[in-house]
Amino acid sequence: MRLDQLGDFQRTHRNGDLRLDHAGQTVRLLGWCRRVRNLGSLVFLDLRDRWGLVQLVANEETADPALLAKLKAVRSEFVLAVEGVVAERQSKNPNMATGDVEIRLTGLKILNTAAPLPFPLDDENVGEDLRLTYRFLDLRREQLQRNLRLRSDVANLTREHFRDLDFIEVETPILTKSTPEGARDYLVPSRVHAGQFFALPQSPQLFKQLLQVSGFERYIQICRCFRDEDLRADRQPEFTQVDIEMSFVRQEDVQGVIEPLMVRLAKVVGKDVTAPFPRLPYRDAMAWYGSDKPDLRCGLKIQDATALFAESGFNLFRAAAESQGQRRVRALFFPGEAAGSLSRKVLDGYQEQARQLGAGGLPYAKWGKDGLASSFKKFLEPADEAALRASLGITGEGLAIFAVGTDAQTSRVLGDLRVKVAAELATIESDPALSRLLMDKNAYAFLWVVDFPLLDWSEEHQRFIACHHPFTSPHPDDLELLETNPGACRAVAYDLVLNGFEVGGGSIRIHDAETQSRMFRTIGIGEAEAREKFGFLLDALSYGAPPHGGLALGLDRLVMLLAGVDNIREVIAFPKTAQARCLMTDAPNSVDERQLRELHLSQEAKQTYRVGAVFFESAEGGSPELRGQALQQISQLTPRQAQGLVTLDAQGQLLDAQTLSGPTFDF
RNA sequence: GGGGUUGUAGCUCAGUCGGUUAGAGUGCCAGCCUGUCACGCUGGAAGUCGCGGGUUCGAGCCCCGUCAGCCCCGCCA
Repeated sequence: MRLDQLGDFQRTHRNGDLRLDHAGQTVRLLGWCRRVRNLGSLVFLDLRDRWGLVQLVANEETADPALLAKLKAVRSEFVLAVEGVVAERQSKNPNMATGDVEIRLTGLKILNTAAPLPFPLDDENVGEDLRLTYRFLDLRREQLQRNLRLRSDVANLTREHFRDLDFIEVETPILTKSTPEGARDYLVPSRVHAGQFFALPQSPQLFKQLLQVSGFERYIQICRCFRDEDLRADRQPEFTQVDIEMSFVRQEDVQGVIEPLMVRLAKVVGKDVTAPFPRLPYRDAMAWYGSDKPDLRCGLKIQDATALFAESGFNLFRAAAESQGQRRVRALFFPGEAAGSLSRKVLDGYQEQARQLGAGGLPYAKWGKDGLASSFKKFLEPADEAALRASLGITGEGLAIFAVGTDAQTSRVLGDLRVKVAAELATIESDPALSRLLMDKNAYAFLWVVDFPLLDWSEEHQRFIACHHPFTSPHPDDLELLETNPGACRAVAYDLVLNGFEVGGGSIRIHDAETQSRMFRTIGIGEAEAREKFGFLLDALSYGAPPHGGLALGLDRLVMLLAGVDNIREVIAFPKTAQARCLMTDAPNSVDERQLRELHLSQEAKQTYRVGAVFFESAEGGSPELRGQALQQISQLTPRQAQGLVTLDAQGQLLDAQTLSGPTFDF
């Protein structure tokens, strides 16, 4: 098809803005054809641009035959420039913002054609792999346009907020230094320095601290961060943080600049949130909600029921009661008729979920229309039942579920089921007040979880590791514990939680070199290693570092919650799959041998393979073809048993071969 | 690294107990159609049943392996 040129054509209006007031005006519009409805001698076409949709029309009586023929040739997603007169419609469409008017075409330019799309743009139910492969088409959809627009608004409001508070935006390096602790780094090989690597930042943590030493006092950056770990629905390998740091502040000061921003952002999506947000010590969060990021849209709390079963005939529970506090019986009660009348099948489903969370089972007691039903009913004498109800504060119908074990085990089971079960019950509970108690779906439940432990014992590493990061200040009251009882030392660290998601986290930092050295020592980083890895930080702290602290918000996650979607990919223009792949560009992919050589990742002329056992390995890593040739070479040289080194050049020619001593293997 | 789940026409899916030529809706193509807006009507084209192997007289269906998407655990200072 012959295409028309845009020339000096300019739009006079946005498609979505046209109203009855414009009737009679000649307008010029641009956009994509959403759909053509060809009725023969009457043709309708919906034209879409970023701002909306308007109907174009032409018919045999009034339109030029050539124009009508051209219009009939238009297919979905063709790119058009049109001229026409705004007119009131004969038959209006109340479902459309521009439904009272239509454009009677006087001119039509086809700026580009479009092949039939691989998937329909108006179907919500298209496979995500297909959407990601054709992300540029996926992004034409209204939902994603809306999400990315919201994201842009959030970023702009955030910049405005911190600018008003006199923060300075500073950019920090993307090519930086790999540091121990934390997530796996994405590495970038250095061409200039053979065998050495940059790391992409997991966060600009140290740089923003150094900017405080430099005297900026208030820093902000909206920056990309990278972590090479396995992904989840709310996690991407590269993600965006709103990163802030302030000097001469306490925890409350940092929280004080974040809260009004959250209030403002919530308002963007029509939610009223009141600050200050609740502060919940980590210990209470775990005790009441079984989570360090509790979803407070659910008002239910976990209760301790250990003492009730000290004399019980139910061995599982009594054993916990006799365990001197090592193990406990914890309970969660869901009030209401809906909970009291849950079917056996549903309860079995919960039991299965509990098992997946590591529990042996899920003991329950349910009070419904027919009285008590319980998995341990034979151990519940009427007096025990009454004591149980009194202890858990139960008055009416409902369901109590129990977990037995260590605090960590029971928290995991009950913390998870608390939200899942409550959400399900809230949809079927007929009492609206009770339904809201179970799960207030419309709420934005912000809170701060504070007083995190500073350190956590790692079985894997057989040492303490920092819960937050190793620059977090110990709680001033717990400083002495650093040497005597590190596990009990609290941190001045705080997480911002929204609806069960961690949307931000921060801390007051260590600002003197001596405390920082003590911290490194406690987590097993020796003097020499600390010098090598963090020498610049220790230096900086020794030149008049002010007390400082800050916080980082997860922008993607925050926008995801504001947009009301349950997947972070829905708020990222070009996200990666759960396997950290880009289906559109096919990244990551292999690169030229030449590039590898330049980066010293592949040796130029020769490759040496250690050959033996079942297979062979190469220190340099080579092509499968070369390895196959290496295997052949060694088997010809040593027909019976051997292991050795074979060196080949790039063409697979034998340069050197030698047998190694030690145990030998059959080829 | 582990567990679960999905993979059949461009798309969304059905496909019974292993048995004839693998179906539907939608999209696409063609014709008709003056008030549509998920336009309608008629007709047509369209398949590596993810890939590889196996069992069987016979496999979309059963078995083994593998790849990819999604969810979860581990992991994510």
